[in-house]
Amino acid sequence: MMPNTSLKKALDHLKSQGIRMTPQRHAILSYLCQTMSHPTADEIYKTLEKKFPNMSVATVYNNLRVFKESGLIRELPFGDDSSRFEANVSEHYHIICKNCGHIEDFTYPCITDIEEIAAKATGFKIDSHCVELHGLCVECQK
Amino acid sequence: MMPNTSLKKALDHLKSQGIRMTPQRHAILSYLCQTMSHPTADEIYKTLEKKFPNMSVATVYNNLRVFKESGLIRELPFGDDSSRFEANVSEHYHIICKNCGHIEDFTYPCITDIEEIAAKATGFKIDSHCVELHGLCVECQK
DNA sequence: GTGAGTGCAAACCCTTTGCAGCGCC
DNA sequence: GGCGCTGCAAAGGGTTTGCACTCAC
Repeated sequence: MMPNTSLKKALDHLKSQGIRMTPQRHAILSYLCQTMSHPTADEIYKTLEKKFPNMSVATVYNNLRVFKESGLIRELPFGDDSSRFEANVSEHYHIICKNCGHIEDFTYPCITDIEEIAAKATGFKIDSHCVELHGLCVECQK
Repeated sequence: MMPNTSLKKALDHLKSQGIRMTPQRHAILSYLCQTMSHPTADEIYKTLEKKFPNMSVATVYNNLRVFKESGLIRELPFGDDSSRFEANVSEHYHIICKNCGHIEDFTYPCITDIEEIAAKATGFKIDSHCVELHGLCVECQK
């Protein structure tokens, strides 16, 4: 979830990069900024279809790529069948329910030291890391 | 990479579960146990095609699923186009080169406390976690 | 002998691409 | 008005499935 100011910031960011604003683009970005979930491209498409009956999936995919390349959104690297996206690009981790697929954000004191240690051990030049936790969500434990 | 004893152990494990051993199955498992890489299903298929000219990709996929359900191998959850597999099921993390895709294993003092903290924060019942580091491998830094 | 495993091909799903027409700047 | 974006449909790549035949037990 992001405050509404984030949408404005995102719009300005795109404008400054010379990327045109279209109704579809605005809708996708707006949806991503206000949702707490981590939708797939298809979920975004199905949600916005009501407002834009003629919108195509290709448009959703194209714009998700544009936003990702602009650094406005992040593609989640889970081994799911389809990719998921989120507008929250701040440092945080994810917990995934292995039963229902529900994903929650989770902040944790950043373990940046793992990057340094890994860099020394392997010679890699590391620029990011991510942590994924798997288990059962509250609902699915019942 | 796993010692050859692991292959024997894996074979015994399958036998004890009543899973039949076939030449194809043996080849796939053997290949996964001795390789240090993290091959995709297609890479396994292409490698074994020489020995089994009639083998089908479906057989590779079917058996990877069988092995995975038996807990003998692990499917890597990277956001790649295609899944990768490894026979090393012991606790370890992965470093991925964002340029060439090269993957290396990396052991780190287990951060199990993250599981406890996350469990408390979210109510999830957590049973595993994984860490992924992204950067440039030694070769690609040149 | 029997049922699990194989091979083949078709089907499926997700994602990308080519292209003509539309519309944002 | 120009060029970037859209929508449509077709293509592409990875993975799964249905089915008849084979072979491990």
